[in-house]
Amino acid sequence: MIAGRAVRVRFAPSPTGSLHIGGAKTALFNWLFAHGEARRQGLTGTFILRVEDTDRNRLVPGAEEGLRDALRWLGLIWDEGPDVGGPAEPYRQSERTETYLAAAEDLIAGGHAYRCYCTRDRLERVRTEQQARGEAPGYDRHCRALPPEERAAQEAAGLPSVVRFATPRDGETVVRDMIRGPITYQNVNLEDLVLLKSDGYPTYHLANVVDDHEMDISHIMRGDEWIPTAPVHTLLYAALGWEMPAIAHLPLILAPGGGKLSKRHGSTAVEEFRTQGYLPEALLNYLALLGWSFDASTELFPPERLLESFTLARVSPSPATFDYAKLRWFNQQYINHVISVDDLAGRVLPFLSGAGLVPDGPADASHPAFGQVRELSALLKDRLETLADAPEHMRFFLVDELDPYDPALLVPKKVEPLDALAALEAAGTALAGADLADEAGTEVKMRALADELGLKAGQLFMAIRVATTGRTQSPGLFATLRAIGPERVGERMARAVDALRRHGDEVVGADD
RNA sequence: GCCCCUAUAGUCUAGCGGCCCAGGACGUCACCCUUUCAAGGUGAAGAUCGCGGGUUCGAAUCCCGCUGGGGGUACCA
Repeated sequence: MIAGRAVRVRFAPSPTGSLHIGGAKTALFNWLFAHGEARRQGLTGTFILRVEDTDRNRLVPGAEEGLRDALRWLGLIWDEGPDVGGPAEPYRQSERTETYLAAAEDLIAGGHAYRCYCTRDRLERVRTEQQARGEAPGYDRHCRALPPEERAAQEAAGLPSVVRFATPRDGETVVRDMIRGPITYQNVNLEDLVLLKSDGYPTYHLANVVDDHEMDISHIMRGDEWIPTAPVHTLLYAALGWEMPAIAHLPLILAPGGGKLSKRHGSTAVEEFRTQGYLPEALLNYLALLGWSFDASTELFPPERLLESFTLARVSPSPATFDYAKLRWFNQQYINHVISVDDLAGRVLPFLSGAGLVPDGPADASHPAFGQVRELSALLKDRLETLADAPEHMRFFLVDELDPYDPALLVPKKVEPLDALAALEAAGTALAGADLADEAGTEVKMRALADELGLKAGQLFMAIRVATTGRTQSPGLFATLRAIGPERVGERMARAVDALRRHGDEVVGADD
């Protein structure tokens, strides 16, 4: 499948913002190809991070750092890159400008490129005229055939210029995409793309070709949106006399309503998913299955399993719609069934401290509240879809005093407020004398009490649940009571009795 | 407009000529379990395999056209 040589792939984002979920997917597939598929075949598989910062206008300070943080959080660790270095340094394009310049000069010398002195105004004018005439917009190659003396005059005038690729005017170019097979282009339809901008920085077209060659990239795996420029890149390799890496265009992620995924639909940045309590494993798993499948039924692929299973051959060519609901399901699967309770507790801690429910501290077993949070994690893991759900679910265990009760909730359906009051008083007394650590024993006692009071067990349990948690939903009542602890259970039962005594009359007739 | 990619249920997908009047998953609905909420279990609804032509004894699977969706058309990547 893979040619028998070292596999070197790269993820090449530009530092113009945070890591987009689509970029994360591209990075993931590159990483899986190098660290998974290639290495499984006994080849060296190298995953390279290259920063494409050639657009000086769109540069965002700190973006590169953010990109790296996001990749690291996902566990997509690169072997070579701007921070770790490597045999092909530097890995930041802004630090490689001489290389591009040299390549551009080579191309000009070989007749494959030319300097273009057209102003933006002229380009603009040409475009509008073309459109008015119903022609395809594009550069009219005005400077391609400039007479030598005119060219010399432009040079002498010291006007700013760009370098354009002299695209062959006839013939056809075939791009052999590993996922979709050959794609044939008529060269007439191809443009004389700008290679070097007037500020001296290269465009993507030049930089990516030069760098992929210099960095000995074996396989280009990039987003689908690059397909239209692939023939020009192919021609560039030929003009430079270089062998082109194998190439694959990965399917794009679409928004639920169609089109590009944007803020309007929900989160799009990896960082947002992180703060919303998604696990990197779940995000990776979901992303992997957006365009790749292993067989007809396997869904759960933790990172190690992805590395064992991924093959480029099973990547689909068609774009896929992002489904937030399914991502949530994956996240829940990991929280509920995949990661350990200790692991979960560690991951939940930052969210709890963020909500002020536990002190700040290390997100591991050395945190002073770890023991308690671990216990709560075991109790609640089946109920968490995201880590960010934890504060809400764990709040009543961690806080000293509950918010004021809604007295109506303390009165079970079809029970008179006065009877409910009596029941709560009796339950409070019984619980005070019970060993809450003995969940089964407590349950036996409470069931007996319900009988005595002429209530269904569920009715009594709900009243106690509301009294001790302030909510109508909780884990199993007796595990909950145990986790709350005898002291707080006692206080809360007393407060509930008090609340019902003071407001009970307001509840009369309100429950049916 | 032009160039290109793509097309199985609302969504992600399996399928690479007969095993498919199409399998799995999310979502939806019902039931079971049950002290609530979850989790779990069982089941149901949901696809004339976008449409129309071919090829073939036989097509979701191969070919052509159309249509829908998407991308590109910058001195942005």
